Amino acid sequence: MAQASGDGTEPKPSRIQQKNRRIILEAALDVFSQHGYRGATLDQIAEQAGLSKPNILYYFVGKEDIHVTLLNALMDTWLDPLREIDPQGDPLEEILRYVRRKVDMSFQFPRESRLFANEIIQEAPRMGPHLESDLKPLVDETAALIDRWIEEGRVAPVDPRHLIFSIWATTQHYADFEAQVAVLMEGRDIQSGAVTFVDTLYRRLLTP
Amino acid sequence: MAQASGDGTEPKPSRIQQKNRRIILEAALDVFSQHGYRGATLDQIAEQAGLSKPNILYYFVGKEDIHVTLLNALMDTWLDPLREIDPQGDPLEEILRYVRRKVDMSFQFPRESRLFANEIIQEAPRMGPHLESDLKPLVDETAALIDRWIEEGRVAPVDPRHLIFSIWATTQHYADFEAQVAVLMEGRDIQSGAVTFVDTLYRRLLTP
DNA sequence: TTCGCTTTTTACCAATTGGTAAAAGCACGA
DNA sequence: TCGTGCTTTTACCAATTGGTAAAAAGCGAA
Repeated sequence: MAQASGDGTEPKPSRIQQKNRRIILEAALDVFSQHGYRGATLDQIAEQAGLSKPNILYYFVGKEDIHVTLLNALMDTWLDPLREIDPQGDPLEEILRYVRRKVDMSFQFPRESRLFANEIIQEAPRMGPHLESDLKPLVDETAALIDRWIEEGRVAPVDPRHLIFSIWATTQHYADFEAQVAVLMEGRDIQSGAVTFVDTLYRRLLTP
Repeated sequence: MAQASGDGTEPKPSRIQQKNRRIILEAALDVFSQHGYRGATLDQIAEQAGLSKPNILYYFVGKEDIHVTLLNALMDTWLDPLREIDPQGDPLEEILRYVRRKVDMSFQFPRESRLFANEIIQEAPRMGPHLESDLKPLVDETAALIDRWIEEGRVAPVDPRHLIFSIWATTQHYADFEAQVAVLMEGRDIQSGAVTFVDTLYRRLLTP
């Protein structure tokens, strides 16, 4: 691996390093999202990446390192839509825009959704700190904003935290439970129906 | 194991067999629901059950046998609330009662919910047939019923299948993502808020 | 008490798993 | 061209995994 510099600054990774780390993370996302942490093996990741197992351990310290790297990198992307709710905007439009972005992400990044789902179902052993430090403040803030909107009579009264849970649940369901949804929707166009449905759902819930 | 009788009828299992199979399934539910199929080990199940590993394999053919037995036994329980929707009843009340039962089940049987969630996230490799043969007909039937109610103007128009998905998603979220919900709701009473929220959600959505 | 069956334990295996040591290959500036 | 450091491969491990064989221990009816 690139030589340690001893002063805390990582030396710029070479082009090969950048490329191979990307390839490995991409393969690992496939495997972890499908089997969960314990169900995934380095051999599977190696095969998916087209590299040898020791070669993978040349770029990452170990299995856990790969998983944590993925989780960290995805956390931000995953929370971005929540950050972009504009306190100055029209409440109903802002929330519906958030819902819309979340449902779009479910169809565009199902593996990422499943990676988180696997981790959280299994009690989030490698993500607990993240939830506390990144997610919780953001949710608290958003809940407070929604409460203000409710007080101002611009949104129908609901518990804002349960509202957020339900938005996550309904939208990510299409990614996490895709196998089930596919069976039950055989043939039908899933995505456009989903977009329409969640829009209706939250419009009717929140219109004052 | 109990002797084979050769005529297809299983000889009545002894009291010890009944008890130990129950103990093993209970332990396996704990372990499988927390780690998923591949992440669970027979050693963990054995320890949780307070039996030796070979002893467990005396009662079940193998790891997969335990898992399948659990899945089969739970499928019915899980689908019961859907079966109990009364086509003769008041549409809104029937659906809200279903929602209520589902959210109650999430808090009462979180392990069962997670067992299914794990299985389906991982592409339902051991449950595909069940989805087709048990779940799909039931969902088709219920969707048709809701469509009739909509045509009669007794329920506001929505896609019935997406409605069902959203009910599953919002209610099971409290079991499957408990680790996350707990962090974000620290201190607050989760269950009563959840019951109130989902009732409001579907009442506003479906009131004509 | 003894016999015959059920149940449990002990002692193993072969395959898989995450991980390592060290040699070999490679690229590229001096 | 040669050396030096980055990258990859080969050849291994020790631990864990699902599973088995067979002996030992229980136990209930005669």
